[in-house]
Parts: sequence; C-alpha cells; structure tokens
Amino acid sequence: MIRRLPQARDRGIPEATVARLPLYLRALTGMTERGVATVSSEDLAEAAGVNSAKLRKDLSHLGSYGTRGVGYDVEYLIYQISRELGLTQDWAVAIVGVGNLGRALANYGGFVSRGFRVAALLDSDPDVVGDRIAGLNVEHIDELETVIARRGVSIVVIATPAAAAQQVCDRVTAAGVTSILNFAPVVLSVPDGVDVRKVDLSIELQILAFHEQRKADRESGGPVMAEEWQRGESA
Amino acid sequence: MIRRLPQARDRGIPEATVARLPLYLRALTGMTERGVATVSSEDLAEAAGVNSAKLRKDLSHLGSYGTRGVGYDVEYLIYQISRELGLTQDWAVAIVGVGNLGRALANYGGFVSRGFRVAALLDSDPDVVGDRIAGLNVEHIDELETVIARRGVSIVVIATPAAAAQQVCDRVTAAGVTSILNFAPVVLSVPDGVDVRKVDLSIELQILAFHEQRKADRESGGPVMAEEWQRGESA
DNA sequence: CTCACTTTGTGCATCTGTTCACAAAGGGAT
DNA sequence: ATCCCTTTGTGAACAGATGCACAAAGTGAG
Ligand SMILES: NC(=O)c1ccc[n+]([C@@H]2O[C@H](COP(=O)([O-])OP(=O)(O)OC[C@H]3O[C@@H](n4cnc5c(N)ncnc54)[C@H](O)[C@@H]3O)[C@@H](O)[C@H]2O)c1
Ligand SMILES: NC(=O)c1ccc[n+]([C@@H]2O[C@H](COP(=O)([O-])OP(=O)(O)OC[C@H]3O[C@@H](n4cnc5c(N)ncnc54)[C@H](O)[C@@H]3O)[C@@H](O)[C@H]2O)c1
Repeated sequence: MIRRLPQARDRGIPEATVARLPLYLRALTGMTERGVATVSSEDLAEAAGVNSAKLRKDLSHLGSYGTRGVGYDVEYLIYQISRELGLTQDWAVAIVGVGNLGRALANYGGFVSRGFRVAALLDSDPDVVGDRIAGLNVEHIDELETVIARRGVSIVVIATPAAAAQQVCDRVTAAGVTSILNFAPVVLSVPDGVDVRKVDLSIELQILAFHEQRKADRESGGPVMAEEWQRGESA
Repeated sequence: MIRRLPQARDRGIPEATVARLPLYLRALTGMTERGVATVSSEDLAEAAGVNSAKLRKDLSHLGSYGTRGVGYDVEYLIYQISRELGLTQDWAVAIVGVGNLGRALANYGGFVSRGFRVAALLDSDPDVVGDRIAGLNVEHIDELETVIARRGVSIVVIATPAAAAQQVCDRVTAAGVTSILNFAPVVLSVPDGVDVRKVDLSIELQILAFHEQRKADRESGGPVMAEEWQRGESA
C-alpha cells in the first residue's frame, strides 16, 4: 500500500486530466482576450464542455489556485496550466512526409501559437525536396539525424504513407526522439520510454458510423435483441 | 433542471471497445491480404497493439466468433466487425471548409476504402467555389441544406476556421445530420442525439509536450519527489 | 473412444476515471 | 466582529476499463 502525502505537489497527474488541460487553456485564452479577469469553475467548465466537478478536480491536481467564493484568476491559471504542460518552453517539431497532409500541417498557424515551432520538413521524394513551404526548405530524409541533433527537435510528426512510417519511426527514435505524433494508419512499435500519439481520421469516421447506424436501427425499430432493450431515452 | 439520462444505447458494446474495433479491422485486412486464413487472439492482439485478453473481451461483445483451440477465421471476423461498425453500407460524407486541411482530406484515399464516400465539398469563399478537387466541384455553402438532403449526407467533416465552426455546425444539425467530425479548435455545442468527435492536433502536441517535459525533469534529477518515480511508461 | 494440447470466453480483482454533495474558506456588508 | 452568500476543494460512492488466470471447448493423434 502506497501512502501519499497530501501536502507535497502530486506529480502524478491522471492521464485523463492531462488530456483536458489544453481544453481549459484554450477556453481561458479566449476569456482573457475578451477581458475576463476571473472565472468560476461553473463557467469555465461550460466553456470547455465538461462537468464543473471534474474541472475542479482536474485543477486541484495542479494545486490550489482558486479562491473560494470568487473563482480562478484567468491569467494566473493560464500560467499554471502552461507551465504544467511545458508550454513555457519552446518545442522544435519536425514534420516527416510533406505530401497533402504534411503541407497542410506545415502551413497551419495554430501550431506556433502555443510554443510549438516547425523546425524542419523532411521528405524522401527528390521532387519535393527543395520546395519552400511556410518559410522552410524541405530537406532530404537522409538529413534526418543531423537535423534532429542540430535543431534540437524533440517532437516528430510522421505524415508519410503507412508503408514508410515504421521505418521513419525507427530512425527517429534511434536519433533520440521520444515523442511522436503519427498520422499514418499503422501501429508503430517503439522502445520503452517513447510516447506515440496517433491521429486517425478513418477510425474517427468508423466510430461515428457505428453510432449513426445505432440511431438508424433504433428509429426503424430495427434488430432489437429481445430483452436487451432497457431504458428508453426520451425525457 | 435538465435531466440527462445516462444512455446505454449501444447494444451493450462499451465505448472503449468500439474505439478499438477499427484497429482490429485494419490488422485483419492486412492479414487477409497476406493470405492468412485464421488468427489467434495472441497474434491479432499483437498486430493491433493491444493486450490479448482485452482483444478477446472486445470480440466477445460481438458474439462468439472464435473456435477454441484454433482462433478466429479472418474473413468472417472482418465481416462481423464491419457489420457491427456499419461499414457494410455506404456513408456519404461532406467536407465543409476546403482550405489547406480540407483539400488534404478530400484527396485522401484512405477515406473511400472503408465505405466512406466524399459526396460534397463546400466553402464560402467565392475564389474556392468552383474549384475541382479529387473529382468534385467545390460548392457554395449556401447549398449546404440542399446538398445534404439530395445526396443523403449523414456525416459532416468541419474544416473551417474556428470562428465559423459553430455556425456551420448549427446549420448542419438543423439539416438533420447527427454525426460530425470537427477539426476546428472549438467546443461545438449540439442538440441531444448528435455525436461530435474532434481531432485536435494542438491538443495532441500539448499532451506530448507534457510527457516530454516530465522525462526531461526526471533525467536532470529535477523536482522528483523521493520515492515517486518508479513507474516505467511506454506507448 | 481417451488423452494431450491449444486457445477461447469470462469471473474476478484491480485500477482509473466520473459525479455527487457538502464542509470549509473566503469576500463583503453592516 | 458577526452574518450571509458564493464557490472551492475533496471524500466517498459509483461507473467503467483492464488484465490475470483458468475452466470450458475445441482439435487431432492414436
Ligand atoms: N491526407 C489526409 O487527409 C490524411 C488523413 C488521414 C491520414 N492520412 C495519412 O497521412 C499520411 C500522409 O498522407 P498524405 O495524403 O499526405 O500522403 P501523400 O502521399 O500525399 O504524402 C506522403 C509524403 O511522404 C513522402 N514519403 C514517402 N516515404 C517517405 C520516407 N521514407 N521518408 C520521408 N518521406 C517519405 C512522400 O514523398 C510524400 O511526399 C498517410 O499515411 C495517410 O494515410 C492522411
Ligand atoms: N491545417 C492544419 O494542419 C490544421 C491542423 C489542425 C487543425 N486545423 C483546423 O482546421 C481548420 C481548417 O484549417 P485550414 O488550415 O484548412 O484553414 P484554411 O484557412 O486554409 O481553410 C479554411 C477554409 O474554410 C473556408 N470557410 C471559412 N468560413 C466558412 C464558412 N462559414 N463556411 C464554409 N467554409 C468556410 C475558407 O474559405 C477556407 O477555404 C481550422 O479550424 C484549423 O484550426 C488545421
């Protein structure tokens, strides 16, 4: 049994909480732009699309930054969340695979706005290498290791075809990168200590299709399985 | 007082399972292409990057489609998962906002391969309307309701700037669409019964940055709290 | 048939995350 | 100071997801 001392700042922030902090940050940024100085958990929760108790519990993992009876100071909370997420420092990102998607990502402004800087674009196609995109030259994939080392790249975005992704991933992790964002529809295998997050459009659509089918089945009094049908939905 | 019923509308299939089915499907498709006829939970689990007990439990929600001592028939399992996800029918998808990202999505082949068909591209910019992309004319956003109705669009992808997303969302839901995939960095509010899934690059990067910072802190003997640091973590 | 072997399907313990509901804390008025 | 009002921070109950471990169910050999 592990006993935790409640006073020390608990660095064990739940993964689910980490995933929501950027959401709160976005909502807070919008508020500060509208000149809002303080905000209650109720209002912030609504802006972020979550339950207010959840929001308070999430924030309590960072420390006690609210004032009872008043709420949270917007600026201060932005600072605390940013610090916790590591956004007070600058992160150099490399994009590997400069095709349709890679180009869109390279041109995307929302990147830079939060401490992420596109430091390199890499591709294997000679026709693409040398192109100037968003102020950067596309470099040859052979330069991968050099570029990572020289520019202090610590996050790599993989936007190559699926067939090339694992190979790129291997080189990138061998070069010491431990954070990868993968857009290719493959399961990457990586050494321990490397974090991979994936974005898969096709999976999202399939999940939507599943629920959509469910809704359709229901309306048409579709294939309901005997006693499976509990609990109607309408209020 | 708005009462929200916790809906167990999914014929008993846990949401976490639904999110993994497309992964299994992808692995199975690869196997069938390589001529594999049957597969054990152990092998399929490895290909999908999950634990084998979890895989078996997931599949058990669909029914008993395995043979003890043998494994699963690849073709049959593909069919069963496809049917469960609703991929045996054709889904018409509309993409609203044909900028950098919208174009990349429209040109993406991985879409079509699984029963999703891009049926319309819509934009508000007169310079973009009329462009021919991936065999489709970009239509004016004014046509939104007509296009949705005429072509039986049931899933809409929003790839407009953040400022326009809620407005587009309102029109789309008013037109009867109940499944939305949102790329804009805003929390969409929708009527009950509408599913929204979001893809947010910036959030993914922030989560990676959090963990990256954590690793860096650790190596430099940073603010580690005595006995706190024993958990090995990987992807 | 029985026996040896493989692999599924699932009960159960455990872990993680969510939500409720309220005591405690702070602000402001008098 | 004392009282009232608001809102935080959190204990505790609940809900959901994971993974171990094994009985049950199947195959195939003899
Ligand atoms: N385009 C989309 O909307 C979309 C959506 C979801 C997923 N994806 C996935 O993202 C990836 C990229 O998609 P895309 O549409 O941009 O493809 P694309 O073919 O347009 O671009 C891929 C690029 O990667 C380069 N490349 C190939 N092998 C490489 C290697 N070994 N090293 C470096 N670069 C290499 C190619 O030269 C090309 O420029 C694919 O895996 C695709 O499945 C794309
Ligand atoms: N490009 C990326 O890599 C990327 C990554 C993550 C998120 N996003 C988000 O995706 C969205 C699109 O990004 P983008 O880079 O393609 O932007 P973009 O500016 O290139 O394209 C946006 C398009 O939407 C159109 N549009 C604007 N208002 C509209 C309306 N009311 N109805 C229909 N169309 C409208 C514009 O005419 C334009 O063609 C943005 O919200 C962005 O934050 C983009």
